[in-house]
Amino acid sequence: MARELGVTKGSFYWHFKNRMDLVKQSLKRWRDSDKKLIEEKILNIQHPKERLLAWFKLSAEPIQTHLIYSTLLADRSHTLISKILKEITLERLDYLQESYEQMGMNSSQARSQALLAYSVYVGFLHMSKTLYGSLPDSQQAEDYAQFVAKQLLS
Amino acid sequence: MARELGVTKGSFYWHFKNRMDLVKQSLKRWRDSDKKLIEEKILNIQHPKERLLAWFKLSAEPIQTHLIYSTLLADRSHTLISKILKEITLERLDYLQESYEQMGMNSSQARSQALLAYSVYVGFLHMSKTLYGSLPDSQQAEDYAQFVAKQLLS
DNA sequence: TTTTTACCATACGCAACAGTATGGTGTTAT
DNA sequence: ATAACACCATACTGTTGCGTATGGTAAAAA
Repeated sequence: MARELGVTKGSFYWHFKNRMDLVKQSLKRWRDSDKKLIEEKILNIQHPKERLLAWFKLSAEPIQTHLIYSTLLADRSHTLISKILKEITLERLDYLQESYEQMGMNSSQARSQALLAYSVYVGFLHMSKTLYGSLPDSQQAEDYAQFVAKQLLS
Repeated sequence: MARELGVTKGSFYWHFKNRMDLVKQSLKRWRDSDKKLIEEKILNIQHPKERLLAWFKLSAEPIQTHLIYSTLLADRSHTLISKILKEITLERLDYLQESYEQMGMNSSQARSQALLAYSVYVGFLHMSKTLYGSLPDSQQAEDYAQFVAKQLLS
């Protein structure tokens, strides 16, 4: 790792107790700056609807904190896996889009709708793992699906 | 790895050429069975709206293919990281929920709405990485945010 | 000016791991 | 019966990675 970063081990171990120490410090650094960003840009917006809108916008901005977060979420550094994931994702986006088009949407709107729908899917999968035990169980899953469908099928 | 699986290396290397060979075979196996599932349960539904509804439902079912997929997506096996991710996620769900409540929703509906919104966020981050280059760039990000907002702010 | 401090480089030890070599055992084919 | 085959176990090798020990250099402090 030191080699990859272009430093020597002597230098590295002077600055950090060990590998885990680096991880911890980095995580803390990221958490703090992210928290600050949210507080400044989101939480002090009074009107809730506008606050949510700001949050949506911030979510889509390509800023560092999101990159770090997604790197943490998906640490699949492996070439083969990421290649396959890309294929599959595109494949599925396609048939989702097609479905939306068949419902009467135009091509680009259907694409966005598909992207949204698939994001919900991926995000939900993720949170199922992240929040293991704190999410709706299989009985409530049906309800959640209904809820999502109502939102995304207009 | 062999030790963890309760087999010996001799046995392992008789069945698989090497480590990568196991990965490839496993991925292929999963891909094929997943494709078959989609074809059987989704693609042969004629009415598009019902097809989408079925897809939403399937997405929320706790079946093996989703587990495997999400494991691939997020291979963050590390205890510390997963703990922090859980904290953060719950934290954010809380303030999202609060916002929705302030918009007049009742507690449980606001929770679902927050979950949905956050899923979109997580999913979108993920796909930004997965589909690197094939997603709306920063200029279109604004439009996408608008689109999402329209859907999720009813 | 000597000594302490901050920081970097090299060498070493050790454990884990991917992969190989080789030999064993039980079953099926000839 | 014996030869071939399918399958499993153990021992060994080469490499990589984390961490330590130790010595060096330049600047600041005494």
